[in-house]
Amino acid sequence: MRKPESSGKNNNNNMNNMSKMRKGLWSPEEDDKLMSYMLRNGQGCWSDVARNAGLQRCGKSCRLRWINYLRPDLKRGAFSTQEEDLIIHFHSLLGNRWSQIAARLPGRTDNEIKNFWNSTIKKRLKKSSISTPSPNASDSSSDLIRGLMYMDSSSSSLALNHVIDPLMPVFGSGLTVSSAHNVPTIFMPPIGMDGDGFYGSSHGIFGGDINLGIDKDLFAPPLENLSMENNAKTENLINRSSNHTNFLNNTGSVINHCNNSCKIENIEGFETCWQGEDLKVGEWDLESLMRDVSSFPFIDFQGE
DNA sequence: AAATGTAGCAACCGCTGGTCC
DNA sequence: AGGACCAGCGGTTGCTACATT
Repeated sequence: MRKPESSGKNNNNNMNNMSKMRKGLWSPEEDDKLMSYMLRNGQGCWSDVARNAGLQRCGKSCRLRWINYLRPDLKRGAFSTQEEDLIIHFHSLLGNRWSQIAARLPGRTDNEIKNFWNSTIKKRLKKSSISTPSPNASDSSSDLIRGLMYMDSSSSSLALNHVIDPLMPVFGSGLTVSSAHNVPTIFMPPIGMDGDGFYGSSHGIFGGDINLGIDKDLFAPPLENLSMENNAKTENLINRSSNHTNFLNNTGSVINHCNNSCKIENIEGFETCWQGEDLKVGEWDLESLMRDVSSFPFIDFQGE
């Protein structure tokens, strides 16, 4: 941990103030002050919180401490396997959007998830991708690529490859989210894969020209640039998932559709969406898609 | 027992985007 | 329009604890 002493930058008034700010580990007394202030007054402007609570910390530091450590609704302790599964799943969908992942894991913070990912899951996935050669060359290259894409989604552009099918991993019939403990043999099903293989030329987001050589730059548009060209049409699908029961039913049919032909053209406009050039992920109603994830039947957030 | 390596994690840093004036 | 301020985010750092040699 960082030393509590300040770093002593003081070039101007602001910096003079800054130089008085404590840094490093929080003492129990500081925690008490912040905690009782927050419980008494609630969250306001963080720099006010710092000042009014009598803390020689910057607002930013207070905010971080509160969010990552003091918040009463935080769930402490090790991640359950279900949480691991969820993290892996959501990471495959969202990339390194830790805050969004955290928002879907009650009681967990983005920092916690990020640390967990970087220290544990990433290594595990890396190991698994190395230790599980596939029986034939093409399979192994796909698996390897999948693995690399998976674990390397620290660059969110790669993670994006999974974003192209936000529904599949959890809801797909016969498809399971790989348990972190089973990853050596189970990768997330190749999302967007067609019957013939990896990101088929006809409807994958990669189109027909993707070069799967792993030492080449894999192309994937940045998440922000993904868009739903036919958003309105797609909303038709997504909106039907306004409650998660409907969501499950409807996504189930989507997935079944996918499994049969890996074409989703029956959902009007959907196929176009995969290939749209102007896709903006913000227009994906991921919130709707993931809302109420805590009520997924297989998830026991209390369990540990 | 001491030295060294490594994993886990708290906290900081720098950046971005939103809001207000 | 643009500058100041703030919240929030993701990446990174560096310390502690534990494992290994």
